Amino acid sequence: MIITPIVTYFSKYWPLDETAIEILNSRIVEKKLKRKALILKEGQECDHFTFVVKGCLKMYKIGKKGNQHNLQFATENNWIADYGSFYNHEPSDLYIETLEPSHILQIRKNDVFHLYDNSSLFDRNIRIVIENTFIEQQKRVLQTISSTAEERYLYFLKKYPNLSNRISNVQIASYIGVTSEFLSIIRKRITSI
Amino acid sequence: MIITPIVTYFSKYWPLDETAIEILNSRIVEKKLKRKALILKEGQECDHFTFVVKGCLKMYKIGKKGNQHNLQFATENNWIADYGSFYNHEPSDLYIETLEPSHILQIRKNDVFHLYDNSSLFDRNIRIVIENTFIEQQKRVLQTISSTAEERYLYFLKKYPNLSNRISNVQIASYIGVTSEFLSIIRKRITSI
DNA sequence: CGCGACGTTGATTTGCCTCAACGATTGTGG
DNA sequence: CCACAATCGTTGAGGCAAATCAACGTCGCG
Repeated sequence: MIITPIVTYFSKYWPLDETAIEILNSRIVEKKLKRKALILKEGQECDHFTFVVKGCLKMYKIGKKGNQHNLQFATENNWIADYGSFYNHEPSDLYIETLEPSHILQIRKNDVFHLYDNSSLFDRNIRIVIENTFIEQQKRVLQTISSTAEERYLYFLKKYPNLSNRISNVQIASYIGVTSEFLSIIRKRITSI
Repeated sequence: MIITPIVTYFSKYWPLDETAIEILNSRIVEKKLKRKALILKEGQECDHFTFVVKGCLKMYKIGKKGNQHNLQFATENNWIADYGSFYNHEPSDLYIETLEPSHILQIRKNDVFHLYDNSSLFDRNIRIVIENTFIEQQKRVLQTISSTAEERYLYFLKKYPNLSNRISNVQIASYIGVTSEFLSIIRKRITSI
């Protein structure tokens, strides 16, 4: 029995039993990707869950004027997917792309449903993953509608201190919802205090 | 066996069996509320799921300057709750309040968990409710970060045509994230074309 | 080594907010 | 059921946060 990082991850919530682990392992697809690799494109259906073992990915939308809007980052031990496209079997509006050379594990859509049917433990764990993502996103919505750009930046630094050292300010700006020029002004304002 | 509106609602997804219906019915709390009734306040833990039979509710946050930011509306056959507060057992940042005299059904937190444990059908249905709410919210985030106020307003009208006749423009403005004065300008701009 | 991404600065513009005021509607308490 | 109060929708003047466009030195990667 091989203990993959996903098994370890789930053991925090509802540890899988041996049968579930066997089924899971037989369905995992492992990938090593270089920088700037796309694993989801606008127009494609998101047909897999992705778990990050090592590296960093971003999920973003491209607006009308061609500008990128980052929705989510995923580093070690994070899940990333467009759940809307996944569950509704619709083409996605989003892109998922590596920001660093990355090592990922994927479970394809058919296999996810197969696992749901064959292991209620798996079912519960995935539900928790989605619930947590949802709760994170709700916090983000609340913050976006009730804070200034500067507050959002400071919150980002506090919440993801390790991330802010790894990714460029361009990526951070795109996540907190300002241009990189304006983030530069914010940063100056902060350090000059 | 009493067929409550919730049972009918679930029958769209994974119809409950008789046992599940009995358990569910025994745990439902029915309430009739007048206008402006609060069912959740900031600082309280959200300890129930609420299903709207008749009427209209809003969930909102109050910002630093005292202004309301609407996060979600719920009308007939919609669910509303602060899932973050509910699952993490944390005090909520949010308020839930009726916009009209309303008829609601509630399931208290302990009973939700009891139902999870006693009926996998219930478990699956609630998971779908949360997934759908999540997917809606993701669309909202995407739209907020990549559209102008006018586009957001037009999208709101298209998506919730019946709602926009029922609630005031003040509430709509608060939902799409502008002041009611500015919404007024947007509306003028649109009709003058 | 060279080229493209990065971070920064400045000038200008714009989308949206703030505050103030007004009549029209709606809701409610007596 | 009516009268008063509150909320609503709108308009205008003025202000600010953030975008846009342009330019430039620096750095890391291929």
